[in-house]
Amino acid sequence: MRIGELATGTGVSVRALRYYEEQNLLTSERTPSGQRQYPDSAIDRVLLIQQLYAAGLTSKSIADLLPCVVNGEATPELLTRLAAERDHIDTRIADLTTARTRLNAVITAATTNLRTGQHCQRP
Amino acid sequence: MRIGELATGTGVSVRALRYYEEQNLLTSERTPSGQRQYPDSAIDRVLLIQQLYAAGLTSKSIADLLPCVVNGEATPELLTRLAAERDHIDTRIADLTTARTRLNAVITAATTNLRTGQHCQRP
DNA sequence: CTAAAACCTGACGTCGACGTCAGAGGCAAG
DNA sequence: CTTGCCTCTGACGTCGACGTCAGGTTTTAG
Repeated sequence: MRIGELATGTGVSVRALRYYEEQNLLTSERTPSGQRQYPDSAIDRVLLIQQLYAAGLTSKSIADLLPCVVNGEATPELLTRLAAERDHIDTRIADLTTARTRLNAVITAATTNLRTGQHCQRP
Repeated sequence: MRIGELATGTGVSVRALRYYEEQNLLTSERTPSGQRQYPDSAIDRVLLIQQLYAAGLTSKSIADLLPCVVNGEATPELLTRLAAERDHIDTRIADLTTARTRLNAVITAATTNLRTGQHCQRP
């Protein structure tokens, strides 16, 4: 498939796909005229990349870790990094959960205020 | 307290505190010579701001929502935004959880490979 | 009184993941 | 053949939350 099809198939922009290649996250064959050709598996690959980005990893981290994620290969150092990234994700989840709890408390309180007609609690 | 004390008391840089003021997230009294003066409550305020940043909110969103969070005041529109931010946080948590699960699977698989001495699963 | 430390206001620099524009070539349809 | 869309390679622009530097004032310690 060509780059446009991969883009629409994954919901990722053409620019982003070229950027991924530039960052060594994604490879492509080239037609004699120089156009990129991707196998069907590229779709899953791009979706995986998106997931890792969503997890807060940088391009460099993803580039380092992708061979391991894809092949199951790993050195002890890579395993350490993977575990570190996982722990980082854990702390981010914890932060988000804290913020969510706080926000939700505010929402329920404010909703109650609205319902009872009191827009402010100052006595 | 002065800005340096607030900075060390919250773990936030002086520059960041001035930035918060610029973004209308934080106010300060001024001494006759122009130096900022903060009440003790500013510490909690800054920590709250940090939490909301950690939740992925922008300065503008925080500026809009802080009066509500602090005072319990809210208009229906603000409530809608608050709920939207909360839902956004939920999806981010879900994304992170998915990535974490995936990463963890990779870690356990790779650890097993290391233990059994097989660095690659290709037959 | 003086030197160090803290504070002030601009204003430019940074970093990452792209967006966007320019200019040029490629490809299927009529 | 040409029209119109797709693709290519640079290369500069963006945005947000600050970092950092310059040049000057203020507060504090000795």
